[in-house]
Amino acid sequence: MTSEELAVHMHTNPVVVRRTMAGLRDAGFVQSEKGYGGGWVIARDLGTLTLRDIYNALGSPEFFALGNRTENPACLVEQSVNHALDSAFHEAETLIIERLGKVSLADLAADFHRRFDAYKKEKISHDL
Amino acid sequence: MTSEELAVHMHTNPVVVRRTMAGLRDAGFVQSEKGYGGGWVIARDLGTLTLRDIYNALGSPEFFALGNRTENPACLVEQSVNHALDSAFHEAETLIIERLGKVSLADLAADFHRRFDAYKKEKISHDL
DNA sequence: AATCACGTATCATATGTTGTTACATGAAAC
DNA sequence: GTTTCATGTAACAACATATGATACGTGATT
Repeated sequence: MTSEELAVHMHTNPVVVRRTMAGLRDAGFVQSEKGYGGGWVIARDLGTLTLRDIYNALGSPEFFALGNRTENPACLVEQSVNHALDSAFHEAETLIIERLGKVSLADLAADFHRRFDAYKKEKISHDL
Repeated sequence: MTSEELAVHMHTNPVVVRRTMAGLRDAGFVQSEKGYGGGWVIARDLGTLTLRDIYNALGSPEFFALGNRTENPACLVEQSVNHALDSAFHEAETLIIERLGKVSLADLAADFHRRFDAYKKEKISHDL
């Protein structure tokens, strides 16, 4: 698919698609071709590619909106709060990342197709 | 203390302090007095007041920067991803909130004083 | 050559948070 | 009573981040 096609499906813009896909390309998960007939193709087996891989390829962004703002604050109060909550945030993050590692793109594809079949069925019965 | 004094300690601005403190006041954790000699006083026992109470009083803001953006998306792909990760995010959030409930302000105060004593000690030995 | 599509720098827009100003309300001091 | 002090809150400004858009370069196909 081209960035343009992907952008339409995601209701966004080809450049935004390319920005994100760049991470996946650098990780070798997809390949891109320039020129006529170019675009993006998947380059890895979906059964062994997990959301954790995607997450890492996209730069492992912060999960938490709250939490330790400063790593080594001079403020002693801030130090106390950080110390009290550090392990909790760490455990929560580990939990999520491990879960990401258990979801393969093949899993998602299968679930999507179930939903899509159900959608088609419902649509047909609605049209009758 | 006055909002002005608190603002200096937190390197921010009195109005910002009042905005945040308003949540704690509405929850009855602090009281404020106007006029000469006014300001903020703690109105609850620090031993039974936890970070979870504070978190709720402040409006239970979102913990996660990532995660389900849309609650019931029309997009089937988005539905699949949400379904695969919903429980993980839920468990992670529960873990953190439970941990917040185990940290009382008295705990934080005790930890702070330990740090403060250590700081004073170090400072004195440095000055000798 | 002309067209197509990615790669990427640069700028514009939108959004949310934080900081600031302004003014009203109420309380103590003189 | 009026002056000073401090909160309460609305309204506006400043800032940061994310997203969208434009422009132009590179390489590939027709």
